[in-house]
Amino acid sequence: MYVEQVFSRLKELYPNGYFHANRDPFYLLISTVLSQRTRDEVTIPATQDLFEVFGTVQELAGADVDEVRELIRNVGFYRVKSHRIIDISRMILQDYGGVVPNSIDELLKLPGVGRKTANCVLGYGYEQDVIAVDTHVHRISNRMGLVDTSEPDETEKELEKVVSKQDWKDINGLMVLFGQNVCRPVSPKCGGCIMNDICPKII
DNA sequence: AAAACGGGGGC
DNA sequence: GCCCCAGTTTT
Repeated sequence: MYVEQVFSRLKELYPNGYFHANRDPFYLLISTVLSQRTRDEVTIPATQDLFEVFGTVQELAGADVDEVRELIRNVGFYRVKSHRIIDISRMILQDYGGVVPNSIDELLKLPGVGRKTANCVLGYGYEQDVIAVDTHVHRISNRMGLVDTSEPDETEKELEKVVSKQDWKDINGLMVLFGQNVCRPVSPKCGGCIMNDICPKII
């Protein structure tokens, strides 16, 4: 009951969920890698700039590292990421016929791709029932008492037990928005929060 | 289990 | 100037 209320209210608060303009698996994969440990105000324009120059697997696979590095210069960890997204593109081109793989095991073989990034691609790009756990999902799930875990991987498994499957792929987008705007890491805006009457308010 | 990677934005 | 951020890899 509690969990149903939480997601009912999140969906009411963010009826469009997280807005992904482009759900192409390759675009999602690269943009999600770029977004790691980087705010979206920085990531979104950088991703747009990148794809205006190198918009396909083939083009990014053959791209010059220095040119890619310049295009994503504002993104956190841009030096290592510029190499990784080119290597990812080359692997997809050579090992997967230019098509982003649609299984967790294959995605995890790509450099710079962990469970969070892989599950974002599988959920948003391939419509699979998976839960992408980032710092927002991990923090909010524990703060609100949906789970009691110390590691993101545990959170993923525990959420699978508690949340109805149809909501799995939307958990990340909803909690990211909620985590950025209300249930922030530090000084959450509990006053006026729509969860006020049901949240254990551990903070 | 902890360190390292890292520039940008908020305060 | 200090702290934090849509994680993953390496030690």
